Amino acid sequence: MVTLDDVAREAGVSRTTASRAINGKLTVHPERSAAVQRAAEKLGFRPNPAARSLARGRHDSVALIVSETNIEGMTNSFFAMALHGAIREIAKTDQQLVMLLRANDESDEKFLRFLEASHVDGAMVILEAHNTELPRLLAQSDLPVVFLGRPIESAEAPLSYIDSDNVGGSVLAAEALIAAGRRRIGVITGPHGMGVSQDRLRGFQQALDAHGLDSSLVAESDFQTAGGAEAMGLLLDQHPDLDGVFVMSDLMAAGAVGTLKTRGRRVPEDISLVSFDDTVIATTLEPRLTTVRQPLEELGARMVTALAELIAAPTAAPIRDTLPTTLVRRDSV
Amino acid sequence: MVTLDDVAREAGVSRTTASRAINGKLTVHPERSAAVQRAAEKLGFRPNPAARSLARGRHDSVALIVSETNIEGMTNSFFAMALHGAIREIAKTDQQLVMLLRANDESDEKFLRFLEASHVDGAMVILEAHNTELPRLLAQSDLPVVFLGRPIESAEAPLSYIDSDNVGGSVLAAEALIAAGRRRIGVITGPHGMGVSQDRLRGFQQALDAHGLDSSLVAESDFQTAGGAEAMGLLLDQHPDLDGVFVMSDLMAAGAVGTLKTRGRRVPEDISLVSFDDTVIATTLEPRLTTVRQPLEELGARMVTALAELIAAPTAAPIRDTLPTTLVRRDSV
DNA sequence: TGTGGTCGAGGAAGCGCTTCCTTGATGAAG
DNA sequence: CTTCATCAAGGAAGCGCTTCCTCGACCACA
Repeated sequence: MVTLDDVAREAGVSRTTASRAINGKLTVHPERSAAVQRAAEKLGFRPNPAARSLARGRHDSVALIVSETNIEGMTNSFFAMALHGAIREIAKTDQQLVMLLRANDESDEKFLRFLEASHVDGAMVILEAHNTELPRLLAQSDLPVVFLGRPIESAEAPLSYIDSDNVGGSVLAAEALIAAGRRRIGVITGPHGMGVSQDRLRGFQQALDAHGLDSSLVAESDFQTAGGAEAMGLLLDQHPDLDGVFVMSDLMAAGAVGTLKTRGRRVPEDISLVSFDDTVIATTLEPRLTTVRQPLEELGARMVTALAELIAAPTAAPIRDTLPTTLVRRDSV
Repeated sequence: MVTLDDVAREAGVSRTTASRAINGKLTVHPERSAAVQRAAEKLGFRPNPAARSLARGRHDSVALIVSETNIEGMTNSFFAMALHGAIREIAKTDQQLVMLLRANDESDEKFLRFLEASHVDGAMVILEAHNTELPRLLAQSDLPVVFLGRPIESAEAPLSYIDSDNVGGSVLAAEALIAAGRRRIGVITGPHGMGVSQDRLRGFQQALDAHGLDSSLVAESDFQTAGGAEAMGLLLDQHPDLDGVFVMSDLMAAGAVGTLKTRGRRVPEDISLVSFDDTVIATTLEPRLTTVRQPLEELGARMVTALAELIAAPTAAPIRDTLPTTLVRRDSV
């Protein structure tokens, strides 16, 4: 850990002056100020917020108070449910949960610095797309980190993650379709760059291959509604004889069902559909969706405990848990 | 602020011993330990986490990293969207966002102590139901607090809040119904104890009264889907001639539409419906809902800036902002 | 040339807590 | 009756930073 004293020494000034320079006080000579900035940059100085808060009597942090009901009500998105589980679990400990937002246009390096500056003991990462350098960077820093969902880089780096059984869940989905007598089964995936997409595709193709069916009817999408609608159209264009489809998220399924309706295909009479997630959408849509449920709250909670373990024993082997998925049968198969 | 030294003095021991007692170390005599506990309780001692973190070299806080996309994706719940706005705004400052969960079964006093122990500079409160003592308690403490939505107690206490124009939005809703030629218009409200319910009911009745229509067809519910379905049933039983309904949330509207369908009433042919929120549900439902949109992200962002103002000038008058709502016309009227 | 004012910089105290190290008291062992 | 552990408690240092206060250097003015 590099402290203000280190910076002061490097810059050849007193700690007082260094502090002033860092905080942009005007009573410091421009030249020296610049020297301090340079030293700080070179050394990678991050003011310790605890020390700062102690000295200033301020904390620079505001609380966001949410009720449990609130979080419970967020049963509609992947992220929200994992958040719910994590927050509940955190509340049992005496830890604070600090939320960091990674802006879409922020570079990985910048964000990493930001994270390190926030002086937390560890981090849980819930990122929609893991196709950034972030996992690799985080693996290099020695901050304990747990990912929700297997990062692509996990094979090369000692990363810890908690994931649901995407492969197994997709096998369930495919088999439900097959059991319903479907033989021309397509799949709408998430981005190929994401671990979940890869895992789910693997399970799906594995099941189809085992039954000697064509597993090459795949359309890549983005997990969103509009993307699902579009991908469904593509799939239909290329394979008019389609009689079943596995869609990797409820959100995309909502779009896909819309496309099917406008194309005059009835679900499930003409085409059976199985999706993934089991969010509220699955029950408000017509027909109600048969979908693979992930234990999202449990995943969130497990992230917290795993992170605690990692913080307690930083040198231990990475933690990699896979929690079981289940098929929820409704009306779309 | 009461410090460890105060506690030690009160208990008649050294600061060292007090620290040990507080932290449950075993090298302290049970009797003295009890004395310290008593003193701490009496004085309302809360260890300063910054000092603790500085001394221990730990922070007892873990980060939850979420991507902007993540938060953006949570467009489906009231809470989530406000959260999105708040987080984005916070990210612009150098403040940290600490999330505190208020468990459903936790007493207000206990939570207040918890909040004070977390040593934040201020708090934003997003609570579904304000029918607790919490607002009043928070008003007594001198922590700057901003509520999302007008708390009931706001008339008696100098509370700050950011709210959307519930009255105005409800007037819009009622007038849309009236303009569609509806004359027997009911309303499904949230809990009467909540400020939003009261405001929306007021706007609704105001509009109906202005047109000389009966504004007494009201059913109280809970903002949830199941509750909405049930309330719709009640309303239909009591007023079979109903030809329009204002439902105070999309979630309840989903339930209400279900009930209408099973009772053989077509929307909007037989009954027109306007709801409130404009979440994804409004577009995935059949028919797509005409609904009142609140500027939720803006509300969340405004909470942050308002809180900052409050922290800067704690003695200033409470901040009470009302942001405009708009009617989004779709297919249910 | 002397006086006063301004500016930049540093010394040192202190924020509230933990913990190492030391000390005094007590009991067990020789 | 010593000598040694053992235990409980306190003194004091120190975590990393901010900031009050002091001080020297420099310039302008009379």
